[in-house]
Amino acid sequence: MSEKTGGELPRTLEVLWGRSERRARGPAQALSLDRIVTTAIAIADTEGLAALSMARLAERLGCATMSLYRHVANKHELWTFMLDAAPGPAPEISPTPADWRAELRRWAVELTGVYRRHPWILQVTTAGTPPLDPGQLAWLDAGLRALGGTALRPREKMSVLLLVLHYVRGDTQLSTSDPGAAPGQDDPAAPSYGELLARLIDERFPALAEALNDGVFDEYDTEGPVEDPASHFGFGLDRILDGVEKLVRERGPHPAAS
Amino acid sequence: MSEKTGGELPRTLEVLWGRSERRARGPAQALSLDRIVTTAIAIADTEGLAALSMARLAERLGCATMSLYRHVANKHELWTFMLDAAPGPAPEISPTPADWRAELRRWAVELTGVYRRHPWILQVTTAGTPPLDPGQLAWLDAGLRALGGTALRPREKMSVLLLVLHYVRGDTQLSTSDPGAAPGQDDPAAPSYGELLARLIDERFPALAEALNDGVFDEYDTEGPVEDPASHFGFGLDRILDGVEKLVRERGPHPAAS
DNA sequence: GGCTGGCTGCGTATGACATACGCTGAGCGT
DNA sequence: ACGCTCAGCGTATGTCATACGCAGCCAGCC
Repeated sequence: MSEKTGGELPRTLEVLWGRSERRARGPAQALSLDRIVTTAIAIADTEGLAALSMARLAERLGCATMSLYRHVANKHELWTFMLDAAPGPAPEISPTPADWRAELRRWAVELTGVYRRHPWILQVTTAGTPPLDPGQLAWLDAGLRALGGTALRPREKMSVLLLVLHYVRGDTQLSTSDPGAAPGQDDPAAPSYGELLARLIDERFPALAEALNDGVFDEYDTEGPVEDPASHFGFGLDRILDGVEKLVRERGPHPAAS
Repeated sequence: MSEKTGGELPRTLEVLWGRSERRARGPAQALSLDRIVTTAIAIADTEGLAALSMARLAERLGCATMSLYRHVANKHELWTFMLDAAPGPAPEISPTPADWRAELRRWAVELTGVYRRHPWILQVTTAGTPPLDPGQLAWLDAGLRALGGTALRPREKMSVLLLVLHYVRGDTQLSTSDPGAAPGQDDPAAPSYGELLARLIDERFPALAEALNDGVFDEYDTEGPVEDPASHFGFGLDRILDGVEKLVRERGPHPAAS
């Protein structure tokens, strides 16, 4: 055994964690994994995940389609590399912050920014697996550190963090989805989601009608700032943090006593 | 104008809301939309969404591929119909329940069942739009009704409901994803997610390591009952409900005074 | 009772896509 | 100078959604 590896580690993970050594035998490579992944992310960001085909990517890179497969085993692996690179560096959070609530909130808001910049992450992750790459794990670790000053059990911290994560993902997914694309039309004069809903709801759905009259979906047309606590996103996040705060208070004040 | 329709309603919605009249001119149809959608759901349930191709669906139905397109405009529309039919009837919730917390919890648990029975819903919805079909809207309405006895504003009720919805979706997605599929191998002896993570995490991610040692991911191997409040799912759900309860209490006791 | 027109089912064709396979030539180590 | 290894790539294959147009059926009407 070489290091701490007990069994055979998949090649994808070897590359992700920087344990792949460069073979110095063949010709210098005109293509690099970095360039491929960066360009793929750029395409997905600007034109959507559906526009990211291997042929399209190769065209952008000025190489032949099959050249990509020297650096990437298949499209799924390309997605894995993209998921590792796209989030960028995780926010810096001290191991035991004084105000866990403010830190966790900041983490959530910054993560929202990641998902807004790269909406395709939500599509790719859905079909996939829990993260095993350093890029995403760094974000998880940062989020856990926000709760470092509390007396929660580690597994409870993780549950709380996943709760926040799911909320951020769900809300971003809803607010970045295209409400008018349902029938498949790209008509700019297409009726908004709220208008369509208002026309369809009848007496069968009284609670929905009430919510609609209160202007629930008006906000999604105007793109308000996420940090605003009065916004839809901020409202839900504060409910979560309230619930967590109750538990943290119950668990006792000082974890530093351990 | 015929009814309450102000503009042109997309054909998909006309069909979904039962406003399409049967043209009685041609031959009797051997295929029906119901049969198509039901079979499509069955394939997606048992073999995954990726296995659901138009050709595969037609084969199951004993018809030619192109025959499907007489009943469904395209695959996206088929997905829309599937999303409408799959959830089934929403739980019955009285308009002003005495115990909103119990009702909302029940709603969440039953919705979890829907997603566990039809995991493909999470993949289909990701790429799509907010729901406009009666099937999904009935569930939303039922969830809103659970909060009918509180003094929250309608838009606040919706925010709370979406918060619960996002949590249910996120948690189900994580627990139904295949942890070992990351490298692309179907090896039954593949290391579990926790094992892989333990081998990869080094001193860079101390908080994650701590959580791992607390056995965070052990539960995902054993498929525990969802209703258990001690489970990961129940824990997060109770945090949410705690936070909502705080707000409900602040808002005053009696909404019936209005 | 025969006609007609719209509608259902379907055969064929097209173009996008991921990717297996094998060739070519470059450069490093010997 | 030689050979091994590896990067780039041309071609081929199989899958997929779906456009297009034909053929038969059947309700309504003359």
